[in-house]
Amino acid sequence: MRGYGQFCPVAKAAEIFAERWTPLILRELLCGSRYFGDLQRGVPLISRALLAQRLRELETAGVITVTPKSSGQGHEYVLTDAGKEFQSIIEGLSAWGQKYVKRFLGPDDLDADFLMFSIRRDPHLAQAPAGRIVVAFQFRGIPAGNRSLRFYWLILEDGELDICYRRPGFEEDLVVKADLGSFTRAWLGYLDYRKEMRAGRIAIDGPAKLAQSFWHWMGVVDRAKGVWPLYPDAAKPGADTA
Amino acid sequence: MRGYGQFCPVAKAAEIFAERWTPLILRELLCGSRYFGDLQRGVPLISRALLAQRLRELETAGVITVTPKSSGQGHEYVLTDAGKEFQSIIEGLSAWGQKYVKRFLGPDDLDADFLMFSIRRDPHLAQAPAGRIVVAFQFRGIPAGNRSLRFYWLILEDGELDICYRRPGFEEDLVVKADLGSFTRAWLGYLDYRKEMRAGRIAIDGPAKLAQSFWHWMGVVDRAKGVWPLYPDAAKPGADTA
DNA sequence: CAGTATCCGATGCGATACTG
DNA sequence: CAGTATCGCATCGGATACTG
Repeated sequence: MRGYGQFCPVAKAAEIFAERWTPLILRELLCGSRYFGDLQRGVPLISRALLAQRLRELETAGVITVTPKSSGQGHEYVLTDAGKEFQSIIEGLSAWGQKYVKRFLGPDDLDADFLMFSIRRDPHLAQAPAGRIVVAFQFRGIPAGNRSLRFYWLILEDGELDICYRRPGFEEDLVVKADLGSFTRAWLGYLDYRKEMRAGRIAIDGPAKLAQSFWHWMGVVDRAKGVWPLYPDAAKPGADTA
Repeated sequence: MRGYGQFCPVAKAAEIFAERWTPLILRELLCGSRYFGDLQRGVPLISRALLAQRLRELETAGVITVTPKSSGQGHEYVLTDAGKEFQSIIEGLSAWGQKYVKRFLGPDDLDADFLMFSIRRDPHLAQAPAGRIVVAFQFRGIPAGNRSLRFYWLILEDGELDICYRRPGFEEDLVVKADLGSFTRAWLGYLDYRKEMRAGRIAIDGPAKLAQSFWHWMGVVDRAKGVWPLYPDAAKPGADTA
């Protein structure tokens, strides 16, 4: 039996919303992802086949529209009005999660790639100082890691944003070396970043002033206060990240 | 893999909330159900084993507390503060469903027992005229029905409420004869009850004045306007319905 | 890249029976 | 009544390979 066999609106909405992976797909769409590849980058552990199936189901349910991409092949997946109205529910889940799931964060939930993906689309980054800033990240403590260390470079330049997986041509302004679990939790606002730094689990090298402000334009200070603005629907699609 | 492997609060909350049946169980708990039997009456299609499993999971997740019932065996399942904070999310799903799922209501979603169960706990009934009112319901068009007709008696008496499955001792004040699908949709506010009555799919016998007010204290007039107050947490547990 | 088709293994979950 | 234990199958969903 697929559905719940109840006419109750909660049941009928749950048949659509509470399927496995669907809340995450909706989160991605609400963040502005519109293409298959973007969606999969935001929900990396879903299989392509299942993502395609869920997207079809969401189309059938009237939650998204699917139109062929003008540029060559592929489709564009866009929330309908009905789909957009899931935003408050996703926000509600986010708020609930932020408040109550700290203690359930396990090693399996850590993912350096996804962390950088999340950092990249955090609207707080817009508050970073003007000009070009290059932040190098070096994570250790990768669980089940093929490699024990992970490197990323975050490049901000006047509103432009990029994540690189190898050293870019530019000079590094900040170098963050951290345990992945500590940094993830600190970034989420679950741990006090000052305490983590004192304990040596997070270190930031670079100009003191920039290192200070880092935690602000990373959004950490806000999130630690319980302020989680929902992702703006202004997220740019398809800016390449390689 | 059980979880989603993401630290994102939406993902972690969805791991708890968006499991199969869980939104319905939470709806029941938010409506005031506290005992195993009540929960199963509100979610009739779930198996006992699975209901027990979900309740254990919700306890582990810190959403409910489970305490032995003082009266003999069995437990009492009560929402924690964390659990109560799902209320706005359930309300959100309800609102979304009420707005968008009309067209997805199929024969499998019709259930006369559950309809009467839902009617019984509708807070609107408190607005019924004082004194004793006995409403007989006779449903036809039962899908996949073992019997093609279904009878119920709703007895209101000064705030007391009961559903009976056989003719009570009291005289009937109103007799409702209706197609189950029509009445369900009308009760939900999805169809215009006047139109259904004109078409002969719903008939009400009894004093004109009472028959008129019927649709108001059944909550239909409100729901048709889009007003769906969430169930009060005042629902009385365990009042017998046999 | 953007999917689809096929295979097949894990498990979710319903049915039934059992217990205090 | 309020669950628990066991069984068995359907299907969910991951892996791999294929297509335009």
